[in-house]
Amino acid sequence: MGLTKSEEFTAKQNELALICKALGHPARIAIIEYLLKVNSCICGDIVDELPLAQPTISRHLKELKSVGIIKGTIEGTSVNYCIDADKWEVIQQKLNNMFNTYIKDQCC
Amino acid sequence: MGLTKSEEFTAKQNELALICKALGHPARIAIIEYLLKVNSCICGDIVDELPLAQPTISRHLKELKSVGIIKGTIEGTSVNYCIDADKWEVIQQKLNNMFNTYIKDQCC
DNA sequence: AAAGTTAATCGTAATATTGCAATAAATAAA
DNA sequence: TTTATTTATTGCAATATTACGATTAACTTT
Repeated sequence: MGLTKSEEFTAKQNELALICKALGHPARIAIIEYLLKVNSCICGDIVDELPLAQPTISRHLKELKSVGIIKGTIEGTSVNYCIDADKWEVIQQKLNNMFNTYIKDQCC
Repeated sequence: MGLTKSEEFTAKQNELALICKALGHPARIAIIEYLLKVNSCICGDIVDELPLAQPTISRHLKELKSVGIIKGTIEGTSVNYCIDADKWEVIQQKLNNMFNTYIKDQCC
């Protein structure tokens, strides 16, 4: 099928999964790492930085934007992409929420 | 193509992406949440717990296992699945490593 | 040994994702 | 207005993912 049965899971489960999915590609990790490094950026820079064609990068940026991790503001002919500070914090909290739930040494 | 150009990215980028990808499905988030809740588990329980068929869950378990997040030990006819404590910690560190790199209010 | 239980694998169908060339859109510069 | 420049979108083609029924594999129990 290839079709995820999202409706069978909770909104929270779906949201976390979508965030992780967005992070689930090396190009998108590379984009984020680059944005973290330069802390503000123009798309063209990313195209020069990554070993992928411009349309492909544009797609990856769109995907990151769709879950809110990054945001882009138009600046003349170019677009200023950067991490969304608020969302970034929320995501980290959500992840740590899950990771901190684990109680070690209960079994195996 | 549908084929990720993994070879163009660093091992670390690929590894983090694979981990996130494994977490990038609501069923797999649900499985992990269930394992966190019961802190030790038999596969059959998960099949009862989730709204998916047994082969589908088996596949999701396999995927989580392939990146090391969970491990399964055979116990008679059933398999005891649980979170891999060491890997769990490593993953959390890797993620926090990335998230803590962000310096707020540098731009936009 | 035969029957039951549990989980993995196979086969198949449908949808999603990745990637790029070509093109379009939007602004800036000449 | 024409020409660049920059990013988005479209249109493929190829591979990946998701899901499930049917089957298999590996034990247990009878």
